[in-house]
Order: sequence, then structure tokens, then C-alpha cells
Amino acid sequence: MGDAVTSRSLEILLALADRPRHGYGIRQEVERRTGGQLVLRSGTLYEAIQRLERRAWIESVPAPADDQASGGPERRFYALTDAGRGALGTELRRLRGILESAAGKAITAGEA
Amino acid sequence: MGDAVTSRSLEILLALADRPRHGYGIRQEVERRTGGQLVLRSGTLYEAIQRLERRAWIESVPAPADDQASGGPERRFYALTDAGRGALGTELRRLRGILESAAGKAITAGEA
DNA sequence: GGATACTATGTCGGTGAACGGCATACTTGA
DNA sequence: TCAAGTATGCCGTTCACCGACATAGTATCC
Repeated sequence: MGDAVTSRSLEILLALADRPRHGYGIRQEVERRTGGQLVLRSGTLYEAIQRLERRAWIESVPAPADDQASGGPERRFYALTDAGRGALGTELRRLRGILESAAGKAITAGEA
Repeated sequence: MGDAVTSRSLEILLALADRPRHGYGIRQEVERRTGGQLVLRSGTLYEAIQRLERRAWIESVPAPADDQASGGPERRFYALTDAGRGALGTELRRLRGILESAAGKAITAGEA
């Protein structure tokens, strides 16, 4: 499936859902969202960003006005495109379908 | 993460949640459950079964009494272990957490 | 009788995602 | 001064998945 959304890519899309972020900011947001369960390694992070940009699900945008660049290496900000937002919605619906169809089995699996 | 559950492995665990099945039976159940959206290819299927068995999330079990073997190649039946059931529950909870935390953003993402 | 499709398991080579180490470079605090 | 944090990126390796192929019995249709 060429339109597959991996778990890491999903987290990146979610991190960009509310506002544009730069790579390291995405990493921090994912870590925060998952309670430290998932830390995107540098290889995973920047390669996934490149793939998502190639698919036009995210795009490079200028740094926001309120961003105080700390003088370090150049920050690259990314935002969700409409296509990316659509892909995110589709993936969330897919996951919801799995959970719904698994509802009965989930009880057996020892769930609260 | 050594305890990662890929989307294909999750589908296999779900297919085994209600009763033991053999490889081809898993393939059919996944296809049915997903409405034909996901068909496990032979490479994916049997290699994933081997991985899950190595992790002791599934185990080989004798064929059920009501199974009429059709004389073809030997069928191998598999069942969820307690560890597998636990891993399935953990993964379903993880997915539910993603959907809950994404609830606000999902609206923005154009969801019904 | 032969062709085709279905059931059933499995291997193999190739591709792509993720990992983790390393490189680089600037800033801040001990 | 030295470590830690911020920030991006490359590279070699590993692993999941794909799709083709191999093998083999059963069933159906012409």
C-alpha cells in the first residue's frame, strides 16, 4: 500500500496537527504526547520528514513570527498540507474501525 | 522497542483472539475483518507467524476436533498465549490513547 | 483428460522504514 | 572548561513486508 501510514509517521502528523513545528520540536511533542514512551531517533525523524514531504503530506513553511531563533543551526519548520490532514483523518478512522471491531475481544484480552 | 506490534501482527493477533486458526485461516479472517482492505501475502503471513511464535505471543496447538483436514498440505494451528493476549490488550489501549488525545484534532482533520 | 482455481505452507530476493551511532555546531549552566 | 541541551543530517545495519516462485492435494468446468 503506497498510502500506508506507519506508527512513527502517524505521530509526526499528529504533532503537526495543531501548529507548524521544526524537526526537534516534533520530537519533543511526540515524546510529551506519548509520556516518554516513544522517542523518535534522529534517523527515523529526519528521514520520515523527507518521506512525508515527498508525499506532500507536510510542507516546509517560514518560521513563525514569535520564534526566537537561538542562533544555532537553521531551523526548518513544517506544517500539514490538506492532503496530510486528509491522510491523518483516514488513518484515525481506520484505527477507530479496528477498535470497534475488536471491542468484544478486547474484554477477553483483559481490558478495563 | 522490542515489544512493538506492527499493523500486520496486530491483525494476526486479532484474528486469533476468538479461536485458534491455521495460517490460511488467519489470512481469510483478516481479509474478512478488513473488508478486503488488507490481504496478508504469504511472505508476510508465515514470517510474521514465526516472529510471533518466537516471542511466545502465539503457540502451535493441535488441530481442533471438528476440523476436517482436506488431505492437502499439513495444517498448522496457532492460538494466542497469555502473553499474546496481554500484548494485544496493551496495543489496543495504546491505540485508544492515540484516538482520545487526537479527538480535538480529528475534528480539524475533517472527520464525521 | 486438461485447464483453472482454491486450499495450504513455505522460501527467497528486494525494498523501504526504523534504529542507533556519529558528525557538526551553537548556547547555557555548572 | 566541560557537560548538557538544541538542532539537523548522514550512514550502515536490521527488520517487516512484498511479490514471485515452489510444491501439492482437491474441486470444478469445459
